Amino acid sequence: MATIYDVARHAGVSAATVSRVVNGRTTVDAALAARVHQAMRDLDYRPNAVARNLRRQQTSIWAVIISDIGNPFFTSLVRGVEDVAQAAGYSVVLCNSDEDPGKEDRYVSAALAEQMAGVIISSTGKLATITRLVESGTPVVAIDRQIRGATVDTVLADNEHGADVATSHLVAAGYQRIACITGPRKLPTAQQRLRGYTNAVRRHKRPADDQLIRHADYREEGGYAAMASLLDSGAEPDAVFAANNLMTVGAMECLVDRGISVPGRFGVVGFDDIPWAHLVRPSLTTVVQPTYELGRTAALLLAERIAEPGRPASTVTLQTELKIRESSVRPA
Amino acid sequence: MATIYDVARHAGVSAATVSRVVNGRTTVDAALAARVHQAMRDLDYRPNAVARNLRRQQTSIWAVIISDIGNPFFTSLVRGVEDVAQAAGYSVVLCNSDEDPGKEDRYVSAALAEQMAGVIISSTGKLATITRLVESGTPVVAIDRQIRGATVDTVLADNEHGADVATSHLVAAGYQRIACITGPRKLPTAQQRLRGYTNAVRRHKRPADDQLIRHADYREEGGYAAMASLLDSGAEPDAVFAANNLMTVGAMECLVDRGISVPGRFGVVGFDDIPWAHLVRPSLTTVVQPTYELGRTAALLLAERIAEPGRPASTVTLQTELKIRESSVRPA
DNA sequence: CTGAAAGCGCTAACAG
DNA sequence: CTGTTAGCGCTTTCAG
Repeated sequence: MATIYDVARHAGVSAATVSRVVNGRTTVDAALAARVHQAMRDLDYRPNAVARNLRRQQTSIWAVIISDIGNPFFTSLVRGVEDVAQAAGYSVVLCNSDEDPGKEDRYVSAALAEQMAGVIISSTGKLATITRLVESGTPVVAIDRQIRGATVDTVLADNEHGADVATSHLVAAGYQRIACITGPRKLPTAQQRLRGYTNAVRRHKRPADDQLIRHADYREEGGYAAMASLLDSGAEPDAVFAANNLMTVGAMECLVDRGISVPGRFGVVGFDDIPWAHLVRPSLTTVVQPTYELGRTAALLLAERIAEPGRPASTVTLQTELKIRESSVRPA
Repeated sequence: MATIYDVARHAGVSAATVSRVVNGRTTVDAALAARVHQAMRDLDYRPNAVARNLRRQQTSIWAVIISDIGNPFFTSLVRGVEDVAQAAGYSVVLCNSDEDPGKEDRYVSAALAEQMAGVIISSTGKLATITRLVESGTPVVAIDRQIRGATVDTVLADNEHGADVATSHLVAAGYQRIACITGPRKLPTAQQRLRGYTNAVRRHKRPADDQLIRHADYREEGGYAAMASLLDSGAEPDAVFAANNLMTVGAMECLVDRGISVPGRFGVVGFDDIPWAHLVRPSLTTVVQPTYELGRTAALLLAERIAEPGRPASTVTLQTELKIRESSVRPA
């Protein structure tokens, strides 16, 4: 690989001049610049980003650390991030923490060690990890999940309200004993969606019974197991609000396996959409999150923070929307 | 951030000794090592990976460049790659080329500029991009799609055979005029799956008519449009083999929209599974690829190539398996 | 406007 | 076994 000195020699200028041309810095004499460009072409010169990073003390890469690459919600965010990043001249790399605080911590270490220009993260909740990031001065944006105890820019969906709307919809549809399968106790989204459910159930004077609530792992298997446990518990639910997309699928599977007709005998509403929800029978009523916008907004915040590190942290909350399909509408 | 010199001073040794301790290189006197460890803890020392990379001329990060982050096939591969990478001491970052040769090229440039330790790529087919990577000496493994004109380690599924089996299954199920929706003309997987289809159709003396073949974009919309075009063409197909998962979904949607009963009036088999295929009605018969193993194998090959750069390139082909569900089984 | 020179933080010869 | 020294390739003052 040709270095900047090779180019300099070839063009008969100094390395500093080549550097200026490469970075479009101060005005360089047109004739010199032309010679440099020619030399770069002749030698197929590619700047060594590692050397540049070392010198500049930062890269032009953003790390997006998501907690489950198998969940379309997270991959869908990435699209929004990417579009903004590209436009702003950054590359995006994705890291999958798989809800594992250890893996998350390792990726944060890597982002730090590699001096990434910024990090967008849906945190598993381990504060120490985030603190390390923030204290190092790395621009950070939390996405989907706020981070208690850390002051960082944050982009969220309106979890509590969305869950409330979903639950109220089940009430309006005539279901009586509405259960809730929410996520892991420590995840803010799980808490907020549970709160929305609880609020709605209370307001509408439906049974607000701990027997009707389950915490699962935001995965398909967890949703399946939680549904099974609800059905076996004697709490006799006739509907369920599942707090994420994968668990909704799991719950549906359980219902299918047990031969329980949806929406006839049992109503189902999920949080966050799934791809080809329309091919599933019955098609699933879900609280749709603006995934692309969530990603876009996070990226915009990150870009702003990089430009202006001192600005106060802000939290943006985006609206969800209930998409009514078949699984929650009782036939007359 | 503390540097290696801060640690050295604090421990009363030279930077070289600290470096040795950090990297577990040559044996360092136990007492010194202990002092160094203490100093590192005291100062919360974190090695600067960028500086190390510059010096060593390489990182401990692998880039996985996939062509569609919205396709569960690709995200599923990543799991297999990650598990092997972690075990071998590498971090994995994901780059989404979105089937765009320009984006792919930019990510390859980034991988090169950042001196990534290796690259696993499902190429859009632009040879120049790969050549650049190979010529730079970066270890590369092609996954899912071989790269014509480049000699690199490659991991593939048995596309032709899988497609043949899928098509033969439709024949055995009693369908007569079997159509094929394959992928973009230039993608090897699309060509191979088309060939498998053609072979099967010929062998079983079913109409082998260009009218029954469509090339689409491996996306849902493409599958929908291709299906619509087949239905409107006058070729009168009564079954379709769709060459990837997303297009199968699209084709199904089209069939649903037209009120064509599957599998009664029309048989459907797809290539590559989709999540919650069992919830879709009718459930989809698909050629299942060993996605996790594909990723694992690619990672293993990459690790071997890094360890032994001179070894001849090898191609590993993994078997697919036809998973028969409802969409291809005519009721008696 | 251009070049010389210093140095980002780390590793790897090479002496001792 | 340990320290000294010389860069990795680039950017950026600082002179000229």
